[in-house]
Amino acid sequence: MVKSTELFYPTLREVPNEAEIISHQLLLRAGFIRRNAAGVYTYLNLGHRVIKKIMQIVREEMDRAGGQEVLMPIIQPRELWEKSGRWSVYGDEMFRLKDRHNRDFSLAPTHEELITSLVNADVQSYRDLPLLIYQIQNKYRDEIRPRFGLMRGREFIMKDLYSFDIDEKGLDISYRKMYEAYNRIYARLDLKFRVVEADSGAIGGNESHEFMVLADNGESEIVYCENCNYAANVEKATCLSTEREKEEMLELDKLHTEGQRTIQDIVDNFNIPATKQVKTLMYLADGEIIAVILRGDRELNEIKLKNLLACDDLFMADEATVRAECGAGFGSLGPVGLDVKIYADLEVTNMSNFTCGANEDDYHYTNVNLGRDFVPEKIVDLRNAVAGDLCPECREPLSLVRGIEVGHIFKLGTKYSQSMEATFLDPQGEAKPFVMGCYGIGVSRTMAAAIEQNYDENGIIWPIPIAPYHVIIVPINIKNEELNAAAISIYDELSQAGLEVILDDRDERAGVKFKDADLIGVPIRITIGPKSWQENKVEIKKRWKRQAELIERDNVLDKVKAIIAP
RNA sequence: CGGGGCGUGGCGCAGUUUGGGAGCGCGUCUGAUUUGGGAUCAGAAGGUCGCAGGUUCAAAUCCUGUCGCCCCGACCA
Repeated sequence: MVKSTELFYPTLREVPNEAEIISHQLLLRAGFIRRNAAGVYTYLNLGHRVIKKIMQIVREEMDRAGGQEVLMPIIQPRELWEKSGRWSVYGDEMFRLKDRHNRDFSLAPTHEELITSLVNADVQSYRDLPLLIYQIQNKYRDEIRPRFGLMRGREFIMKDLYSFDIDEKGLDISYRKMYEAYNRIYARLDLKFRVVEADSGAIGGNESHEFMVLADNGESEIVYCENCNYAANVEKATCLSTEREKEEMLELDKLHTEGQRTIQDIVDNFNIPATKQVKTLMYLADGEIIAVILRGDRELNEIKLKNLLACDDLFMADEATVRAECGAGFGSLGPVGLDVKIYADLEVTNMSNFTCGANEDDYHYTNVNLGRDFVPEKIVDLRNAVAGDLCPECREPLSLVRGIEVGHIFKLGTKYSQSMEATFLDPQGEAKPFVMGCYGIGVSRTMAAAIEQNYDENGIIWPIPIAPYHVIIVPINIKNEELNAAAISIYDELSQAGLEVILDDRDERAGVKFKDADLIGVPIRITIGPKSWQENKVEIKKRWKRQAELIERDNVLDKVKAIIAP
């Protein structure tokens, strides 16, 4: 297929200082990508080959699920975005430009607007539905902070499919099709992944799943149940706390706690475990100050809080504001006698005789009890799930893993069709808004995620379905005519059999070739060395194994085929 | 945007505190000897020290401005 001396893949021995995470470092070192600006990259040949393979699998599965591929423009006129109201909503995250007539355009961060107007213009009847339309294309988002190489670029490749149905029932079917197609895609990519329930966030809608490639240094945390199939982003996971027996209520008491500011201080100096304490956080929700209380060792989930309050702005209150409102600083806040709305995490109802701040500097209350000593405005699930929480489906303990979000599917409902007045005529001749879904896959991110999941100290270990090449042939000494001829004959044989092969014909020492082969992560390496060749044997090594094995020259093709397509 | 760090040959860095020779390792080129896990020796090329102003006899080094990059936070494929 290709000879090393003819292939442009500039490998680096050292880690470029721009790269922090593994996938970014290895993509740069192995010569797959080069940076052009923050979050904007060139894919060199090897990188592009991987991208194309991922795209192909995605494309096949989208087609199989009934999707039709199209290609929409990147440059879109302002009017389109005014219609949905997102010209202003999208804010600085949208790249904007003007043409020579001073007309406004955007570089599309997503394509709901365009697809909706397209379908609206040409679909008038329920008879034309459902429709599943997709594209694989660049997206542009002027991220506040692009980072981690391909993980969060400002220009990135995405597959986006949009479904149009006549009603919720139809949407359920389309959604299910995509859900299954996505499962097939990640299975075919040979990546370990998990599907999780997700918060549908700003895009809106009411049901949403994320597809997470599992990786130890992934950005997202996922809780899942070994017993049933429940899995969810910690942001979304419903927390069931272990039931505890209520103790008999003791008399409320005040404790002098000079200089004690944190939960840990109270643990260390008063021997009260964090699980017997309640912490109080003050927030400004659209300007109104509110209090949130949680068990001492828990983390507040701001998304749950924001969803509960249905507010636009939510910030932690600064200490001056808190002091003015409550008469005490951060270290001494508590719900007792507090004159603002209190939102209590569900778990607090399980607690008795706990300790919390007394809203007076240097004092805490002990033996506090909810109901007797204070009454919250609401008691709801507000904290982040943790390992060991009970599964909301089957009540077994949950486990925690990290993952990278590579796919996200949403039920949009009529959010965009209503704002953009996109309708069809139903059988009764009545105009109805399309019921929509949208389904994204980060193609370039998937490439990075595959590396985060599959690498070792020597470099990338590509899963076979997306490896840039299947085999690399390494003749130990290129000046040895016999070895060279053997290498070329194997190279020709494998190439003609349709395998993707690199022949490392560089005049380099064996060590250099091995290092590069490992770095770029080709799944199979065939080494032709002088000793074994005398016995008409070559060495075959799988990238993910330590040991190589010697095989007969004549068995090479069969052996390689067996590994590539078992 | 807030906080932190960094810009010196292709890559990784030292030099900046205390102003005065632009250096080191890797890579690249030439030749020789090597050839199963990033060889050795000899020689060579390559940098207006991010950019612009200023201070000074003299600036990589001090001052001002500006651009770019990376990390932590809000965002998300």
